[in-house]
Amino acid sequence: MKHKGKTNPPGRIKIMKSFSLLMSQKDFHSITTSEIAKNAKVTEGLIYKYFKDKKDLLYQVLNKHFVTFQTKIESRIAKENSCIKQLEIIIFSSLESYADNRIFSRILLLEVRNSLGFFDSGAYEMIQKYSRTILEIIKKGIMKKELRSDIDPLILRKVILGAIEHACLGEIIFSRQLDIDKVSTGITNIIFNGAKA
Amino acid sequence: MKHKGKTNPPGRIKIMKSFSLLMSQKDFHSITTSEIAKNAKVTEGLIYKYFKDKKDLLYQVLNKHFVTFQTKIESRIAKENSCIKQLEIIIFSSLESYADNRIFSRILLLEVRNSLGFFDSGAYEMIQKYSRTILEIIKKGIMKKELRSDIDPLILRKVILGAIEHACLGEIIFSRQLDIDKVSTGITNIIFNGAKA
DNA sequence: CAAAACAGTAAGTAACACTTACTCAAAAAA
DNA sequence: TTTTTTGAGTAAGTGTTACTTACTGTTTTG
Repeated sequence: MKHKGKTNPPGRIKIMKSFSLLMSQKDFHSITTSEIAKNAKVTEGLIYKYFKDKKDLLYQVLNKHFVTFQTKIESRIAKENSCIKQLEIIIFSSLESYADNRIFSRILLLEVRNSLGFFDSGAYEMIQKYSRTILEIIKKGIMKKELRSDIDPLILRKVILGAIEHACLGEIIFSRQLDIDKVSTGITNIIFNGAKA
Repeated sequence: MKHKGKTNPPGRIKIMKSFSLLMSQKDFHSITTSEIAKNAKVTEGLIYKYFKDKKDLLYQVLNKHFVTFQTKIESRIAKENSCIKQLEIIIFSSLESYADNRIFSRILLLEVRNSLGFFDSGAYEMIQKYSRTILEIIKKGIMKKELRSDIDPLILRKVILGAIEHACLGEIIFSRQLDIDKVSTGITNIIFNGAKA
């Protein structure tokens, strides 16, 4: 008998919590199903009642984190109407979110991208939404002549997203601290004003 | 009896070739040791004579690719003496290399970063070297007043590396084609001239 | 020419992700 | 009220996996 997802029983919640905790201590692959079950005080078989497999459990935990992030960002953007300011907010908020929530960041930047299954998950849909938001702001910025008309919106998005992700990568991998303000203004300075003298 | 790395016997070569081939077909985790051995026509145990574990095999294959990449880039840079041009060459060459060698790119961008062991490997030393080269060019560029003096060299490097990596990521994951010239000039245009109108 | 070192094999083993077949209790239907 | 269905949870597996151990022959070398 499989679970249809209509209820949210205690066992399911315990499994997700147990897994979240373990993810803060070690990487995905070194977490075992028996460990998850033992920690959650349920049997191993129950995991497979609520989750298709171990990866599905990962995606669902990630999705939960992502929903809160997305709503936070959207409410912040709404308060500004300059496109450049909105992009600055996105850069700052993303860096802040990565720095504040390292487990979630590690999952997103290092653990899920290598399996194609992720790109069919609900968590990936959230990323696409976030990514689309950025693209729309860029396009509006070009229309409003805040941004140069000869830049390719898709490439600008790549530069922004790449800069954000790479800025956090080292700090996440080696558990270093990140100076959000400095990095955030540094990135926006380069991207909007250019590095050339 | 363990292997000291002083010779390069046929079995070792066959294992690396078999693994490389499999990496072009599926992701690291779904490749099994028995599959590698069967494909290489050796026994499974032999893998562990030449490689510490499955991941060590991955790192060594990656390292081999990386050495050729690094020497290629360095010879190209030597021909230019404007710092901005040198950075443009690095951006272009990196994109080209990622596009031309997708197996290697997938390993680097998606498969190795999530295990700390990688950062002790020889392959990682090569990345550091490449990364240091970029930083030195930036610093020289600031000194020669080609680049603005108020930009942080470390952050500019992050933006450059992030842009390069993110530009390839989607195309590698979904096996799409990459227009190197367009993306390369697009990135340099934004980073050096700025996106602001 | 003996001894060490090397290339390679055969046969394991513990641990792992995942499955099957089952109980028990509560809610729905009769 | 009794019967049936459904959901939460368990117990005991299974095949496969990465990795190990103990062993052959074959070169190389002191």
